[in-house]
Amino acid sequence: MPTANRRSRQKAARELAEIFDSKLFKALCEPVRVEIVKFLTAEGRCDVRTVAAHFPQDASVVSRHLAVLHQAGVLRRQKQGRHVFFEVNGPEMVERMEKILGRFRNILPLCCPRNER
Amino acid sequence: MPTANRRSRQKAARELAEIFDSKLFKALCEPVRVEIVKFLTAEGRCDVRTVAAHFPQDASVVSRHLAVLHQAGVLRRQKQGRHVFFEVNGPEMVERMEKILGRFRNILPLCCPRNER
DNA sequence: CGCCGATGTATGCACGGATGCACATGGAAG
DNA sequence: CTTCCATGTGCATCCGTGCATACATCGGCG
Repeated sequence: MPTANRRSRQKAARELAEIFDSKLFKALCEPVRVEIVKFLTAEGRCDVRTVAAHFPQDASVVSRHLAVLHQAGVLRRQKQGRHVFFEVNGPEMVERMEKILGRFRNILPLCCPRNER
Repeated sequence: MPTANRRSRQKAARELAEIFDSKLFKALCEPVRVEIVKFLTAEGRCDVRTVAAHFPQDASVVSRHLAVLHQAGVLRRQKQGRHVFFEVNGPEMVERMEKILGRFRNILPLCCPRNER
């Protein structure tokens, strides 16, 4: 019984390892970047300059943050002429969150079956 | 129609703001900490020394990482005598992920309704 | 066609914060 | 009291942010 439990747990750990990309969390660990995501959620597709206008940081700094968020798959990037538009990559985020959530649901009965809350 | 869209978007953004705690991501943005979570997932409840034995870092460093993860709600902490045990806080993680995922599901049709994937 | 202004990004630099190490401290068991 | 476990502390180091500036690219206009 405990060996079976251990087996399942290690399986869950392997599955978790595939998903637990620290790049996503690295992108979202900076408060400014989280604020940018919130802003893009509220305003929709936005120009870089439009985003930068709502933050105290320099435009170059905002551009770097947007690039980080894009590389992490949080944002989508579209170039139109000399303007670059960003928007929240909803489907990508939902898909990844669903995967992570599924893994945690698997380890839920293993790590603390007697949990109170 | 676009105003209604905008209204819903801003509502989603407000709801997202309640959940998008950067403290959680700050805890998970460090690769070492992610590895610790994976290890605890695979091994289950563990002593601090047991965890530290599987990582090149000093025990004091691992202890600090465990404390950060605990303060972020990722781990549960139990003191037994002179030993301190940690385990993954599955229910808490599932609950928070579900909330975040729900928010992103709400903004999904708003940010990119014409999305391909 | 060619210059100019605007937009976005790259680069050099300084500062702050976090990590990692070594050692010291606190506490509990024997 | 001694031993072992966990954590606190001081220090060196590294990474990332933010600022300022320079560069690249695209549009517009004479």
